Amino acid sequence: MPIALVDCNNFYASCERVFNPKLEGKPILVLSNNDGCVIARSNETKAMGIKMGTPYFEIKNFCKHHNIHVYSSNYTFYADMSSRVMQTLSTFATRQEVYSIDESFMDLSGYPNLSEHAQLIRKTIKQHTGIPVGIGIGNTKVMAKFANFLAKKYPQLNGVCNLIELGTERTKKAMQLTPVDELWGVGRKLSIQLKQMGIQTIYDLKIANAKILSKRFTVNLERIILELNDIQCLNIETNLEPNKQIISSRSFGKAVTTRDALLSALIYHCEQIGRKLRRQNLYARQITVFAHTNRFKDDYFSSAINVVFTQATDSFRYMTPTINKALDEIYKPYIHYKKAGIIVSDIITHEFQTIDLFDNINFTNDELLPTLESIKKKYGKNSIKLASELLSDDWKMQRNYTSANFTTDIDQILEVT
DNA sequence: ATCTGGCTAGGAC
DNA sequence: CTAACGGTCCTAGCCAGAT
Repeated sequence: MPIALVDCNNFYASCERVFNPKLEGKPILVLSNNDGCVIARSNETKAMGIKMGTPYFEIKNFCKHHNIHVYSSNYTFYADMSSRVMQTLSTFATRQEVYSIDESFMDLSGYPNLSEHAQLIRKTIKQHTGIPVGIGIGNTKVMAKFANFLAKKYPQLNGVCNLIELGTERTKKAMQLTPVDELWGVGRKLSIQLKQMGIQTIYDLKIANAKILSKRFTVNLERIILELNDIQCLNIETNLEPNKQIISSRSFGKAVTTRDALLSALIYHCEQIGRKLRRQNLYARQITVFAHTNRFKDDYFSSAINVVFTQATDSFRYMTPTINKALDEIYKPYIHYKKAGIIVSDIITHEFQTIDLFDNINFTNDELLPTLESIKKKYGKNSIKLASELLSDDWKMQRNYTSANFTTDIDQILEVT
């Protein structure tokens, strides 16, 4: 089965460029939340040697000096651009797996000329959304990923690498030239160990003994080896399973010491979690509340409390008292907290909800929630909040270089123009 | 002998 | 002036305890 992997080039940086043509040909850089580190770079920025994940403070001066255009991340905007790309993409294959915000696997069974088809996809996505994409084609997901890597690496391929058409000899050559760590599923730790065993390139891994490596490492590695040999182990997953865990957490703009600051941050995260649960019609039975100090310092300190609810819920009304109590246990004055958050797990879908025999409150049907949603819809996201969220805003993140929500907020576009 | 839950490491983007 | 380093999600594998 021919599989394509379509990947947006430098996605966040490209998004910024679409609505700001002055950035054409200029170096762009997008920062993580809190303006912490580099998470996207345009080609020009990559060429200047700036690495993915670099803490921004280390290169701030360099950026100023070299006129790099720096942006805080704007997920509202990127998510909307992503859905436009995925929407257009969906018309080009029988089946599509949206793998991440900027990638899709596509089942290209039945299309006669794959390379031509891929070029048409690139052209259409660019036309509809302004986003450039690269496409890799292979007989398995791992091979499609590898092909996509080659499509990016060799500009003469014009954005499309079709390994099915390339032939065994040239594919072998490409594998011999590519280090294992470039492979999907082989990260830092694993590649070090593989190299110690003499497996340096993707080709070395392809011809390695899958069974032995499976014993020594994991089945996942065995699957990768099989897929490199065109034996399909990983399917295209079209119907997405509900989340098993939902996290909302954030580093603070600066260290925080008061209970109020922690509480208001946690209440904010509680609301986020509630929204995410409701959007997917899910209910959670467990909640973990955590807070910790700066993890890059020697006196790193972290605490967490896990609570099991008697009934699964999606309502902040049942979660907030628990959070408050958990915070009583966690909180210590004079500690410099740098991050806090909430994790919910043990998640069930609507049809599996059970009502506690001895509890007469129905946790899964809080009628206040839809009312609040409609107020927010009518009067704006910030029109109504829990008071405890407003106890303090010391914890708000740094976000100094944000672009406008070009595609979702008309007022912001008017400001720009 | 087998199943279960809890926990950690490692990986992806 | 100095210090400054993301957020979410998943699975495999291991261990301990229960069946």
